[in-house]
Amino acid sequence: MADLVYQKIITSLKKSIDDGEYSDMRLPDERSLAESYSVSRSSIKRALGLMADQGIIFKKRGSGTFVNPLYLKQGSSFSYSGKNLGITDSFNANGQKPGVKVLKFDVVHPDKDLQDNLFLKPSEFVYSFERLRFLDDVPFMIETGYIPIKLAPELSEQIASESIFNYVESELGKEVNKTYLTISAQPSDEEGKKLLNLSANEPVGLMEGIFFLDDGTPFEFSTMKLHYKYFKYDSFVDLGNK
Amino acid sequence: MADLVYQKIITSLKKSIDDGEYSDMRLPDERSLAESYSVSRSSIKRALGLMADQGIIFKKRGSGTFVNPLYLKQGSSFSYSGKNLGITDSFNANGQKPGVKVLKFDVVHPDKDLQDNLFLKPSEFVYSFERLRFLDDVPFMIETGYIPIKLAPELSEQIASESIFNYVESELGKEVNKTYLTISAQPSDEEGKKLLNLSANEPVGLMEGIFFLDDGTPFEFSTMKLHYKYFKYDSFVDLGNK
DNA sequence: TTCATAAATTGGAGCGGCCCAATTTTATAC
DNA sequence: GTATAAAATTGGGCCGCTCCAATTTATGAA
Repeated sequence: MADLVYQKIITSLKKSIDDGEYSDMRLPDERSLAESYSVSRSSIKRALGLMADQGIIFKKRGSGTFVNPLYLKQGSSFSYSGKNLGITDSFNANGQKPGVKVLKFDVVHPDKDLQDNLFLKPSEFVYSFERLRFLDDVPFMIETGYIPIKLAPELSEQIASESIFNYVESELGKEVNKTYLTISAQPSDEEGKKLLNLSANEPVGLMEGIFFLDDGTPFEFSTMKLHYKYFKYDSFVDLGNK
Repeated sequence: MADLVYQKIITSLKKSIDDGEYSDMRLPDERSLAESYSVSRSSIKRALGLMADQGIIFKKRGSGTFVNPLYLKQGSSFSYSGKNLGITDSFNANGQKPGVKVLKFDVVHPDKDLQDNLFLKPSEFVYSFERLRFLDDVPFMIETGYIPIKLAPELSEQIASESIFNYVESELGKEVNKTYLTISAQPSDEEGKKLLNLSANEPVGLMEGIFFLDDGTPFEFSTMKLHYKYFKYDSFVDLGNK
């Protein structure tokens, strides 16, 4: 992917771990690694630091660096920590065919909440749309999105039926790659029962998120209601002080 | 809390942001900051990097560093990104009084799943316990936990009625500060209806987690069923390549 | 052998420098 | 004026070094 030193080291170390080279669960010390890779200790530290953030390894001062045993036991869903987003690409991996149906596509004024979240004046307009998403033709998610028209003037129902983020990236040269997510759950409402084929006692998972452009501009406010069986979010959390 | 340079810089910068010193949403460049704080640019980079990870600021190469506008708008729950854990302390902040009732406390053999997750042999024993947690005397969470006896030989129902992690830290000198969480939702089962006063259509939020000691040893496998109204998880996600 | 102490190991923090890439600003030419 | 090119700005990556703190290992006295 990249020719960055620390990236290559991460890739290499992962491979070594997968290959079972560190059967005692212990990695060489940073100074040795620096020498054997012929890079500075700083780069090793960066690589190991990122891997620790991802939960692949544990570092302990004075003691050493260790492989997270669960990283080996595959099936423990280690591949997508913090990544189950409502984005087309995120769902491809499973080999299922994604589909989108646009239920609504309008232009409206933002209400107070939306003004706050997207930093808009009451007079500004936003696109308001609702999409139903499928996996292998089974509906699993209702998505309600709001995007300021000034940020994507040419947005259309046609684009919404494909991938908005891809459009933004390829046509507008902007990138959406950060999001602030709030995750919760609710009993299914009428819409959920109807569109997601839920019965009364079956809930929906809620992912409310604000998506940002790379310069920090809030780009979209999105509420995703997921069929509870498709609702799963993984994350590795460091409770450390830092 | 700490006398670390980058920590103090973070604290200081946060204060400056809160005080509205950067009304144009733009922070000084790294080199200037380094000079005005009389520290190296490396330390500034570290501080800004961490703040970016937390979603407080956005960095853009060639352009500058900007405040996340949502960080200002308080109420947008920015204080606890990635932290709504089932730990005593996490719930204190809201000013509500936490309570615990131990429903079960046994020693059993781990089943296959548990053996995998905690890396145990079938012959080894684990503590098995179930706790009901309260906030202001209202039950909101059912917690089912498993801890290998070899990791906490002296564990008791008494300890479980208080804080297990505090005990581990103060008495065993170990620290539990990392966890791998899987978040999902389910219709409420009989237990949930009874203990959490849920009606048939009201769901529970599920947080399944493996808690680790600082050296990477899996310490506890825990399943937390939360009353859906108390179920909320916030996180700031960077979809970047990295 | 046991146990306290000293030494070596190992990751953490910080410095200050170098060059580069993306972006913005300024200068220049038409 | 406007478009183009050059220069300055700004964050990214990497190096290599110093010192420190936590831990482990080796040492040596009782």
